[in-house]
Amino acid sequence: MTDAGSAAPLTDRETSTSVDDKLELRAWLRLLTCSTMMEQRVRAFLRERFDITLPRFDIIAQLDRAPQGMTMSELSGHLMVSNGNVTGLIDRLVQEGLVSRETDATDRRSQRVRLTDAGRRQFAEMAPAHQGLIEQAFAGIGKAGLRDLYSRLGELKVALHNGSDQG
Amino acid sequence: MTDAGSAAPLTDRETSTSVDDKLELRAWLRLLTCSTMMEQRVRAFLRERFDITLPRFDIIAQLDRAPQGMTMSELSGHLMVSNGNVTGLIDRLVQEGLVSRETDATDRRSQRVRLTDAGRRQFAEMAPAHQGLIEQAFAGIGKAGLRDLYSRLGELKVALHNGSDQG
DNA sequence: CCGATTTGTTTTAAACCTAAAATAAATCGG
DNA sequence: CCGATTTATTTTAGGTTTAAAACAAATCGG
Repeated sequence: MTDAGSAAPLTDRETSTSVDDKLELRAWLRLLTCSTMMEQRVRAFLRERFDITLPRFDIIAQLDRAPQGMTMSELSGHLMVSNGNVTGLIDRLVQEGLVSRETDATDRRSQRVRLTDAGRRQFAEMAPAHQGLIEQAFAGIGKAGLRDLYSRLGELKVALHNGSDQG
Repeated sequence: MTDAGSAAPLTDRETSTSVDDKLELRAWLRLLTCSTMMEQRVRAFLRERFDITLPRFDIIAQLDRAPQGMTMSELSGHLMVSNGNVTGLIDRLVQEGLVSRETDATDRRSQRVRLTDAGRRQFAEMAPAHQGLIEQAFAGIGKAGLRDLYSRLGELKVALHNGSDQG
């Protein structure tokens, strides 16, 4: 992989937009740039420090919040990925002994999935480091800016939910 | 794939955070949720209307802005994906006749890649529809909110660039 | 000029991801 | 009860993506 590091390359999708592009398009590309940059940071961090992939971490983080376990559909809904994707990820996590999987007693179509003790220990170790990384990443914008960004994103999220039936 | 549609499920990563989570973490998950929702919308739109994948569209959109062509590294830098990834995508686009590829005359390591006439026509057809989709998606937040979001994301982007050498 | 390093790209292996089809269990309407 | 539909998940096929290794051309320092 090429460096893309330290010296602030500033060569991203948004940078190659022109002033006559609509603000909506520029905002979307900027959002995508921020999201991608963050994701790459988190991904690299988890690989280097804990030798784990981001999708696996995401599953574990979700399960840690649900001691009673979650179904496959709940997981794919929360993570917003396809159900087939979750099947494969859980397969691997079960193999690694971090997750357990049992058929629901009352509905034999459902799988109830939860963290094993090893999985819970693993998350307990990673969570503070992960949280620290996120805090550090956002440290550059002030507290007020962060609060404002958070609330603007909240509005966008609502807008996206409302307009999902192609307004 | 399960529906996840119309009735605003509101089951995403951020929704399962608790109030005692740091604001930075909640902001990041909210950002990720918005980005993922947008991405899924664009992806579905491009597939249904033009039978093309999002990564292919991204490459074409970049190349359309560079009539003189781009190198593989420039492409991977702008799209923020690995260089190996671009190799595979360009392979397919060349096969489909949308992109041409020639070795740079002065530096035989470099590939200069550009849209064919067919590729340019294809983009001309897709671009307005794509732009319309984005505008529609952001229609829910007002003009002022959009401007504010745009500028906050700008601050975040700068912060992420500055802090990339793990501040 | 020539070895060492850097730069641009491709290859490889493994994982991830989606959309669509298939499977299987539960529910619903007579 | 039984066929039709819905719901939960897995399977399949194809594409995307990464990180690391390999390769090849260009540049750099004597």
